[in-house]
Amino acid sequence: MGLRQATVDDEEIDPMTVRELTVLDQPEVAACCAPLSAEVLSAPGAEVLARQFAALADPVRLRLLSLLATAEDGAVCVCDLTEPVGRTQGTVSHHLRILVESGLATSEKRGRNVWYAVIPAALESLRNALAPR
Amino acid sequence: MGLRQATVDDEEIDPMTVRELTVLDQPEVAACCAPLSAEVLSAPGAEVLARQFAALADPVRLRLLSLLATAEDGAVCVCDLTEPVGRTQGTVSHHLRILVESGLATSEKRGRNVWYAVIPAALESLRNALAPR
DNA sequence: CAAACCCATTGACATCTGTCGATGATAGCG
DNA sequence: CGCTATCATCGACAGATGTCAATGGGTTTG
Repeated sequence: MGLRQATVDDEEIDPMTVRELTVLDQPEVAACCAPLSAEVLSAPGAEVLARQFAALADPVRLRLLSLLATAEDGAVCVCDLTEPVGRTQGTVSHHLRILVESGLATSEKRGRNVWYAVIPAALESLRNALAPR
Repeated sequence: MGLRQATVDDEEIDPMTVRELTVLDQPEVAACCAPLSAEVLSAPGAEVLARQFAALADPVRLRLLSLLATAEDGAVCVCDLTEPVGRTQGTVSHHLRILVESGLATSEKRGRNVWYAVIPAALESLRNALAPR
């Protein structure tokens, strides 16, 4: 089916409301592996899972993720994230990049801002990996 | 209830089947924080959570955890873990140590072996942190 | 168009981390 | 009581990681 084709079905679209979806987003995210307790995790599966958990293995990224997840409209621009976590803009950008590359968040450029949002399904996938037998 | 008393419910107990539980195990594990999506994670909370996820951020540790979780009797000795993960005994011991220190597993010395087991409640706690809003 | 704003990227650096080989500490065995 | 088995710890080392200051690329505004 493919990622949503963006809201491009009505009149002329304001170029700043169109997101140039970073085409390579949630690639191999969706439910990577069976629960750890269900069957012995394969070596390749372990690599994928480890990458995802590694994205959660940093306090700043966890707070960023929490800020995104609790946002009213579900998305937050970088400018509103740099202060709450007390890090340089460059550092915040670095962490957000990791969240996106690990498939836990999406980035969407609107005007001169970039809005980030969590991918609920990705978190659910990780929850599944930790599910009891 | 307490961990299964091992198969020692008959005749006199062999002193080497008695576990000298490493008393200081799952300390500040049980449910550290509210779900990421519920409220903004505090800085201290983020530190604690990050440590736990860091323990899951390595392929070898994930496989070790999986081996423990899928074990018949719920526990495995180091000698049976070193081969499946293809690492040195010292390295495996190192990883197991991290799992225990992060509160995800327990170690129990029986005779000249040490048996490791997962703490299901710890995994459940992490699942809770990832729970949707 | 120039200035201001927002964000990503780069270079540098200190710290952390995974791994191995070697050694040390106990417990069981002959 | 020595020998062996099992596991933890140590030292060393290469590679990954988090952080910042500085720079660069676009976008909006005056």
